[in-house]
Amino acid sequence: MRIGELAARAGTTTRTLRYYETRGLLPARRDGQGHRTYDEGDLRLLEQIRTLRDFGFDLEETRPFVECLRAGHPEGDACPASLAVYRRKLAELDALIGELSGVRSTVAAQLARAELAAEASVPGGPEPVCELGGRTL
Amino acid sequence: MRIGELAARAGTTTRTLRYYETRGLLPARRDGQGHRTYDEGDLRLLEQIRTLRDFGFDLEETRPFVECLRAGHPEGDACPASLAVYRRKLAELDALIGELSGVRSTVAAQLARAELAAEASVPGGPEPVCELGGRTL
DNA sequence: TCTTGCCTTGACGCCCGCGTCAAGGCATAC
DNA sequence: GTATGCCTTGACGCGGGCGTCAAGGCAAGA
Repeated sequence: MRIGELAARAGTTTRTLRYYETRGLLPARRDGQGHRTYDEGDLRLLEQIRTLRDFGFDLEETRPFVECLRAGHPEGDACPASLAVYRRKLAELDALIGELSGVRSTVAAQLARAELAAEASVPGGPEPVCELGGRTL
Repeated sequence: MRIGELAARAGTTTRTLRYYETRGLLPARRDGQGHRTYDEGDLRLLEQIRTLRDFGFDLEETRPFVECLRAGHPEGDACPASLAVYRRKLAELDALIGELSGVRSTVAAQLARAELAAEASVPGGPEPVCELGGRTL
């Protein structure tokens, strides 16, 4: 099949496929007209790439999976290099999620504080919140 | 004070300050030599920007806080527009953390599956894992 | 023959927050 | 005089993964 069909079947664009080729990730054969030619195996490789990209993997991080498939393994993650990428990614995700969670709680605390301060200074009705035994009860 | 001193005191660079000025975020007065001049209030504004940037806020998202301070409020988040940014950011963070957590568990599952498959096909010693009542016991 | 449709390579654009280099001005210190 | 150090504006670079023209080729269908 040619580039347009492969792109359509994988739900991506011809531009993307040409880009992958420049990166050496998905080289293509050429037919008599100089057009790129792909087979079902290439579709499989491309699907592997897209799946990992959807997970947020960098393009370079998909390379071990692609090479693993190209080496004849039925799964792209059947090789040690792929497992290593999985593990690095897990560590990255854990670090990132932890960091974001910290920011989240900090921002939440700031918001709560600012809301309290705003409420206390509103001219309309300060209406101080019940402070567990405060005189507003 | 001039740009170099302000940058140093805020732990950033002169390039950054000039960039903020082009964005209209931190305009500067000029002295006789055409040099930018800042005061302590500008340092306060800059610190507000940097703090929010460290939390992952886009530069534009810091604008309401800066304008709030410039309007005379003692805190940058004493204005409704700032609170709105806080809330949007919280929602963004929740969405992102949720998404990343989903990816994390998916990747973890893939890793576990791939490790099992690898273990089962290792020529050295398959040594199948106990499957809770499996015949390997 | 002409149009349509697919393909080719090349190259610039985008986003965002700056880093970095270039070329020059002004002031203080020696 | 000149070296040093701070400042100025202008402009290109970067990273990642493509989007989006531009200009042209080749083949099949009306």
